[in-house]
Amino acid sequence: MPLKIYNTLTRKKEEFVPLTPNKVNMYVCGITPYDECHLGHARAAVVFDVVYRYLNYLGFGVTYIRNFTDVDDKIIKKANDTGVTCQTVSEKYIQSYTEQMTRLGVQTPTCEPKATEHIQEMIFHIQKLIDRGMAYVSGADVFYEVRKFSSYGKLSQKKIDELESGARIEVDERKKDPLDFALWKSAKPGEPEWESPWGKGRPGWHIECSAMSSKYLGDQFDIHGGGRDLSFPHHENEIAQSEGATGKDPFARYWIHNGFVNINSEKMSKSLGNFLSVKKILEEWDPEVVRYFLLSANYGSPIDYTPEAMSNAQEALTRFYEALNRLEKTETGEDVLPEFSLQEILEIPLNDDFNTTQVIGKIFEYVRELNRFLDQGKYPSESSLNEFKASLQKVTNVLGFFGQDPQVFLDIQKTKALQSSTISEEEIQRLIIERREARKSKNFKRSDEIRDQLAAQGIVLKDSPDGTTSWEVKK
RNA sequence: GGCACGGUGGCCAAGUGGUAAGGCGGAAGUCUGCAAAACUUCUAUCCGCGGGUUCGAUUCCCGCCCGUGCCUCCA
Repeated sequence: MPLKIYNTLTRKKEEFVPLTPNKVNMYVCGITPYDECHLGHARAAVVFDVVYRYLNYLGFGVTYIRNFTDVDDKIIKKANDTGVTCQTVSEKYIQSYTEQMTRLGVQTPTCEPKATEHIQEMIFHIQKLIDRGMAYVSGADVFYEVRKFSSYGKLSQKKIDELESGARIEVDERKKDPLDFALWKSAKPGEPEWESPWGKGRPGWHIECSAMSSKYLGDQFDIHGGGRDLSFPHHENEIAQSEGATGKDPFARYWIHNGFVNINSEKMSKSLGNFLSVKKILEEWDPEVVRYFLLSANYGSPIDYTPEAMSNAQEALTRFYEALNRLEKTETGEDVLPEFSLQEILEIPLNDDFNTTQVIGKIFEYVRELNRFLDQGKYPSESSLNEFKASLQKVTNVLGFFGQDPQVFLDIQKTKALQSSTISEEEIQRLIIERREARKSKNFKRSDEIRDQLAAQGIVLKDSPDGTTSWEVKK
């Protein structure tokens, strides 16, 4: 049963066949580091992290490149506004991005090249485009001549003439056509600059991805990913640059685009000012909850960020860990656990265009079976328990969640919830002991009083058959 | 205006040419001194609206309405 991927280029789900058997080359557009990354950036990173992990699970040798575009208008602006160098700005946010992604369980790609470290490759690429007549020099600037690339618009399904009539493109005297875009920008005061055959200047946006992808993955490779908002113009221009320079088509065989994270049904973005940084969100929510949330809908659809959705994710994870905790605590015996089929739970759903939502659904179906098993007073055999754990571990390795020690997860949630409560853990313990005595002497009036009192403060008690009482925080 | 994507129960969200996963929530029951948790049952005669194709469509086609995105920096 083959892996199928929805290819933006063809707008169809296609069977995935790599260029070289057993090997996958994948390039994903990373960030422009000029500010704290927000949930939208995290979604892209997490989505492609799962793609990467799953391809590895399937046994492919994956070379995964995710770049940093560390030369850009916004970085320059930030640097000038704050009186530091561009490098200071980009390094600061690259570091922060790396930290947040690590917390979210995002694995480090094979290589994370920086644009500024590939200026020579870009210059070489631009020269190639000029030599092939796809680009022209205008003063000390170099532009890509869009009309020379006949299939321009094939990814975003736009037609050049329709784009022209869009009339939102500013007129630039130096361009032959308003749609032409800059490959090389001449030096201006207060901007970083490099030597080039066309004079001092800096690369335009887009060319870094063409140059770096070909350097690390070759002129043609398997998967190219990024957020949906990059499909035009960024990816369209990348295609034009790469195919225009090599004459090889297609540049990337499968294009995968992840959907946005919305807030109030609107795209979360810097320009709209409605973004929430990952840093901020992680102050409030467990990284696993965030990751679960990001993967709980299919990667291509938009997801709406709301506190309710986050708490929903947390509740779901709690349900999962409660069941797992019961299993951990139970004694072993002779009964065989319900079958946990990796094929059914993981592979069939993920082979269908990385359907993580369905994997989660299957996991919860299993949770019910597991609880049923334990409710029936059965004791799992050592071997079936080990088998289950090994399989679950594989799911965890691909999804990047469901892998914590259940007791640890539950305790962390409790501690966190307690922070915003008025009652202390000691006080709860004291009341539990008092209630135990009351219950022993069948003073149910007092015991119920204590429970109600705690309940009023959001603490819910759970009496177990052996006489002990545990508690949890309910919002 | 052009192009793209989407409209599934109270909310979130999968999915399929043959009759609707899962999570949250709600109702009843089992368990419990009573609860909580768990389990069981129930909670969309129906998948935006109107046509069409078909033995049969939520799933395919056409039209319409609504939402979002891209067309300018953007994951």
